[in-house]
Amino acid sequence: MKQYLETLFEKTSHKLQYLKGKEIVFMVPQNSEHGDYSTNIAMLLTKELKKNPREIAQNIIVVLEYDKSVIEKIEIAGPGFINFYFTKNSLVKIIPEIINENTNFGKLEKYSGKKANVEFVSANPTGPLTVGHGRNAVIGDTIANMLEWAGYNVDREYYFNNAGRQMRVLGDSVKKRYLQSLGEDIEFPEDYYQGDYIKEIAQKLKNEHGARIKDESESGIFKETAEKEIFADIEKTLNRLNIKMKIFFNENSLYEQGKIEGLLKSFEEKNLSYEKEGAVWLSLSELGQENDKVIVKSTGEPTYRLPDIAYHTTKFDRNYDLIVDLFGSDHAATYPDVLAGVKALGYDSLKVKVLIHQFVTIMQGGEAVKMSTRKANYITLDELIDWVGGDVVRYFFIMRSIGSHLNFDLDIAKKQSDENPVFYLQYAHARISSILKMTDEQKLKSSLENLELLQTEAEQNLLKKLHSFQNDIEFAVDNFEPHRIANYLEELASLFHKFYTECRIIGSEKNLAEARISLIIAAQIVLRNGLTLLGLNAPDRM
RNA sequence: GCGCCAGUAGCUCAAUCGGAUAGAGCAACGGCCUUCUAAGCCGUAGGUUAGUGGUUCGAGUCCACUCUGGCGUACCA
Repeated sequence: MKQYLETLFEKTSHKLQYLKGKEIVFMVPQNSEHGDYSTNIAMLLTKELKKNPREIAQNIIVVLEYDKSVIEKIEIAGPGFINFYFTKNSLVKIIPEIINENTNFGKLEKYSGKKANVEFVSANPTGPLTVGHGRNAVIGDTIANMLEWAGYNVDREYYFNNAGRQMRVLGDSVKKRYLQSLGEDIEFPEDYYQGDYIKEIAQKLKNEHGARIKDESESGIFKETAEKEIFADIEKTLNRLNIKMKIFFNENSLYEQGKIEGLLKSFEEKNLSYEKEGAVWLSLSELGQENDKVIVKSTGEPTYRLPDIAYHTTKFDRNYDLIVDLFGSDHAATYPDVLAGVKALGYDSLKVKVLIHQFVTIMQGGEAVKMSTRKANYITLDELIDWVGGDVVRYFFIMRSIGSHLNFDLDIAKKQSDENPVFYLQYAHARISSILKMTDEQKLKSSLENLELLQTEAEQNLLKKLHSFQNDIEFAVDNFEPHRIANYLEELASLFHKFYTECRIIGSEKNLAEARISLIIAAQIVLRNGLTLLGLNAPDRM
């Protein structure tokens, strides 16, 4: 429908000079009495043309040469909206289109041939993933799905650091637990990793090696084993949510390949760095940032900025057309420095899309649970999946816009998982499967012969929603807003459920019944495609 | 102090880069199952969009200030 309007206006633009090259926005009005689509173009032109908007609207609609079998009527309303009403018979043409394209229906080609990198999760392997990482993981994977849907070839990437102080403490935490398990009476520092998983790793080492390794360095077998075990668990957890990373990028490789030194040299050559008080500073104030920042400490150790910039240069060197970074609001302050850095090196920083999501607050017993990995005071993502299931977890994390704070009430999630909105969507899908099974037993088939019989309001509303699938997805993709797909699916499911209560299939006249079967097949395809995009199952029975 | 993000119904949140009468779910109340899944449908009630000004045909949306909350503001990541 929208496409029809766009080409209609394009064909008309030569008649009205002022329409040339204008981007005309068509939207679905909130109130259905205002038509199926509406545009505000006349009001936007008032300044340029110095005429009143209703007059401009009138001038536009008289030159539109539209097909009367497609558009029922065009009206001017309110301050100057142009409202379009489609004929009932034109709406049904979406059904054969959906059935033909099936799992490809709604896909976009606008980015085909392009490569994208989506970096997400990127938690260092110091402990199990928490619910906070869960939101990042689910949003990142869903955005990757959406980009693929729009034509991109997407690499999912996980960046981590296994050097650093954090990891030394991790290794030493394991070693101390190991020594304790051998019966040694040693103190376990308060600021060490307190979680039980540390004890488990220590126990495993004891079972394999007995007391043989008690003189090994904490950064040797202890750290290595911990990293390996923890990473295996992280991958397992992600797999439970259907998330599979393509690339695990180790920060250490940047040192090994000389990228860090090379970068330091580049900054020096470009006169963008200088030494002061024994440290190396990056002249960010000359790059549009507020203050210069240290990139190499006086101890000789780089700060995170340097490897972060080096890391991003590798993304550019790997020729991605789009680079997506996703992290929580606690990291929001770091990316402007990184972007300024890569820009100064001559890279096109506009290719980088930084997405910041707000935190998850876990509510339990009416109180926010404070979480800290080190203190082992947290709820793991695995526990959450155990309690409510992977689909609910995924849906919960994408149903809200990423900019809003997410309150996850554990008591409700556990107790009322039946009432979670994700079941509402899946139920609609399962219901259709069930109907199709019944109609099959009744020897009723789907038919495209008499689609014009689909005239009731419930049927027409469902058809209109099916029409807007592709546009809504495109909007969600271009704005990196996964929650819009969830909203769309809730509305689609609602319209289907309404159709279900008002329109019978079995028992209706044969031609009508068979047209309705085509309609619900189309609705099911769209539901399934949307659920797939969100990484959710589309069950045939519940 | 400064910066970023937010503040919408009792609760959790939507609202198509400024559009027409601000919408859902949960919770509350009242209806609908001898016919395709009641994990559903229909109805009632619930709002000065934190506040005050401003910009214009038109503001929840943009600007300024105030209040409240989250996150930052390191030679931690």
